[in-house]
Amino acid sequence: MKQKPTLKIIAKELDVSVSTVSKALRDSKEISEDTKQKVRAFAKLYNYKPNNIALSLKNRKTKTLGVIIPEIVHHFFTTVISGIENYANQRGYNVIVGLSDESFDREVLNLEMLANGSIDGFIISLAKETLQKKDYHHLIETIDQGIPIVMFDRVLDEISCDKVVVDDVETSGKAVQKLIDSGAKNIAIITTEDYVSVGRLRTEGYQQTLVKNGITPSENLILRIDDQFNSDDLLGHLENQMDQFIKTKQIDAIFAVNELYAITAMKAARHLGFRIPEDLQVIGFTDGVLSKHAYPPLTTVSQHGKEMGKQAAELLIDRLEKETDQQDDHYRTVIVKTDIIERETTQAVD
Amino acid sequence: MKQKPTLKIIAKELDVSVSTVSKALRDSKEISEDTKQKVRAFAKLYNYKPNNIALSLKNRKTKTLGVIIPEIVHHFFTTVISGIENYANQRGYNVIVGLSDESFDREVLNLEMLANGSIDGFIISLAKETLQKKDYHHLIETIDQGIPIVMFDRVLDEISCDKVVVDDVETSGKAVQKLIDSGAKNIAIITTEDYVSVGRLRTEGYQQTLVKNGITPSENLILRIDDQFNSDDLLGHLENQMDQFIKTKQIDAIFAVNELYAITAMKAARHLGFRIPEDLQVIGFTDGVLSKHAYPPLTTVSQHGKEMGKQAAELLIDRLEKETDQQDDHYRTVIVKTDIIERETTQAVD
DNA sequence: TTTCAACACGCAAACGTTGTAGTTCATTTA
DNA sequence: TAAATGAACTACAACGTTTGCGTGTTGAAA
Repeated sequence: MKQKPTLKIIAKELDVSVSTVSKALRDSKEISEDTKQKVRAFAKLYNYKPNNIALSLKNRKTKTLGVIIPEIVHHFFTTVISGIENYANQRGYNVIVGLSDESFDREVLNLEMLANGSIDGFIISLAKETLQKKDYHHLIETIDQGIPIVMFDRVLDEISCDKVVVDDVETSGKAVQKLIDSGAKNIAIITTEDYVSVGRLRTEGYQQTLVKNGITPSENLILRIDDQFNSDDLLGHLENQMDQFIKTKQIDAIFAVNELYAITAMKAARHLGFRIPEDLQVIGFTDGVLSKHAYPPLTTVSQHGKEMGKQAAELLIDRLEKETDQQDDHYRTVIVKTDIIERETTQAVD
Repeated sequence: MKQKPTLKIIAKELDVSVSTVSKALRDSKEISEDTKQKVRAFAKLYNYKPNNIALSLKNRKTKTLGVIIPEIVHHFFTTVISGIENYANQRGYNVIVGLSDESFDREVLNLEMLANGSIDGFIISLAKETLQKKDYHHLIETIDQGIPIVMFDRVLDEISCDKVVVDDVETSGKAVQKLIDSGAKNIAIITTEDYVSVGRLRTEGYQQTLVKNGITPSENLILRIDDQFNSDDLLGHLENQMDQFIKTKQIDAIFAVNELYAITAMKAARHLGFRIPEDLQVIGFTDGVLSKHAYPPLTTVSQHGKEMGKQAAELLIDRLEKETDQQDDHYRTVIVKTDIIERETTQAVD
C-alpha cells in the first residue's frame, strides 16, 4: 500500500521546496523549464493528484453541491438527480445527497451537517412534514450564512431564492383540457391535501379549466388523499379510498396528481368493471416507469425531471461562481415546460 | 448575511486564544469552568459549528462514503442507496454519489475525482462496460492507495475486497424450481450477455436446476439480450426480440433475469394471445415498482436492496474504523438472502 | 520568605495547498 | 567597479482545527 504523494514528499524527494513543486505543477513562469520537467515527470510517475480537502480549505469552496430530497426510491427525484449530476460534473462539481424521508427533523439535520463547510450550495425539494409545519428557519438560516439554496418542485413562495418548477396550474389545465376535448363530461381529480403546494396548484388548474369550459367544479369530484406519510399498507389504503370514490360518483375521466394515484385508480376502476379508456379516461401527472409499463399504458404529463435538475444545477453554480456576490437581490424562478404524453388511457380527440 | 463564526473569531471576541476556545468547547479540563461557560454561551449564541473541511484535513478522514453506481433512475440501485444512506447517517457519515452511466471512463473519472481526499472509502457496483473490458486498474489502484472498496451486486472475483451479493445461482434455482413445481415443462430464460456476471450466474442457476429435475437444458430456450447500453428505442427492440422468441418456441414459463425483461416479455406474450399465468407463467428477478403494479402483478424474487446497502455500508465503515489497518487480508463477502414474492403470474403449487 | 504544585491559559505545529514576499546569485548596465 | 536587474528559487502565512507542551500566576506548604 503506497500512500498518496503530497507536495511535501515530492519536494523532499527532489530536494527542492514545497512551493517550487507547487509552482512547477501549475506551470508558473517563476520556475525554470528544467525543474518543471523534473517535477512533472516525478509527479506523473507517482500519480500525484492535489488533495481536494486541502484545496477546499484554502479556497473556501468545496466544488460540491448538496442535494436534499424527500425520497430516493422515486422516479421523478432520481431523474432530477441525474440531471443535476450530469451538469454538475461537467462543471467540475460533485454531488452529496441527503435524504429527508419526508421528515422535518431529518431535513434540518441534513442541512446542518452539510452546511458546515461540506458543500457550497443546496438544491432541495422540501419534505411534506416541513410543508405542513411551515417551519422554515433552517432554510432561512442557511441562506443567511451565505449558502445559496435552489428549490425545485416543492417550493415556497415565502423564501426568496432561486427556484425551478413546472407551471402546475397551467399544466394540469392542459391535461384537463385534453380530457374535455376527448369528450369527458364528468372529470374527477385525485389529489393530495392542500399543504402540498404542488397538489394545491394542480387542483387549482383543474378547477380553472373546468370553469373556462363552462363546467362548474364540484367539491364532490375532488378526492383528497391523506396519505399519512408512511402508512404501512399505503397501497391497500389508497385502493380502498379510490374504490369508494369511483363507485359512488358518476365520472368518465380522472385526472390524478401523480403516477401512483393514477395507476391505483385504474386498478380500482378495472375491478369495478370500467373499461379504459372507453368508460373512463385517465391522465396522470409525472411520467415515470409505471406509466409507461402500466396496463393500459398511461397518458401522462411529463415533468422533464432531467431538465429540471440541469436547470437547478445551473442556477446554483452560476450563483456560486459569480464573484460579485452582492447582487443577491434578484432571484430567478425558471419554469420548465411540460408535455402531455399520450398513451392508451385517453381517447383520441377528433 | 452574517458569516460563519470560526474559533478565531470567537477567540478574538472573547479575548482569549484560539486553543482556549477549542479546548473549552471540547470540555478539556485544562480550562476553567468559568471560561468554558463563557465560550459555550458565545458559541451557542452565534451558532458555532466546527468546519468539516478543516476537521477532515486535520484528521485525514472525511466521514464521507463514495457510492458509484451505473444508473440512478433505477429501483434496485436507489433502494440500495437508501439502505446505505440510512446506515451511514446513523454512524455519522455522509454519502457522495457518482454515476457511471454504465461507462468505463466515467467510472474511472468518478473514482479518481473522489479518491483525492474527498471520501474515505467506496461502495460500488460496476458499469457494464467495465465488466466487458475487464479493465480493473482503477479499482486496484484505489485499493492500493489504501482506500477500501466494497462491491455490491455486480462484483468481481478477481479483486479482493469486501463484497455484498445475493446468491445468484441459488436464487434463480429457487425461482426455476417454483416454476417447475407449478407445473411448467418448458421453461425459458431471458438473460443478459455473459459478461454481466449476475446474468451469467443466474443462467447457471437456471440450468443447474433444470438438470436437477431431470430436464436437459437447451440453448434453444435461452434468450440472451444484447442491449447495447443505450439503444435509442431500447424498449421496442426488446419487445421485438421477445416477440420473435416467444413466437418460435414452445414454452409455458419464463424466468427473466430482471424486471424490465419480465414485463416486456409479458407484454409481448399478451399480444401473442397468451394468457398469464394459465398459458405462460413468468417470474422476474429483482422486485421493483414495475412488478408490483404490472398487469398482472408479477411474481418476483426480491433482492432486498435496502439490506444490501446497509450491509455494504457496515462493512465499509467497520473497516474504516478499525484502527489496526494491518489486517487487510481477510475480506468478507456477505450474501444477503432472497425471497420469492408470489403475485399473479405464477400458478399456485398444489 | 522561599519553593512548588496546581491551575488556566497561550504557543506552535500539523494536515496539504497556494500566493506574496523575500533571498540568492549571476549577469548586465552606467 | 559599483549598482541595478532579473532569473530561479525558498520562506512564510493563511485556510480552520486540534493537541502537546511551555509558561505565568496563584495559593499553600516548608
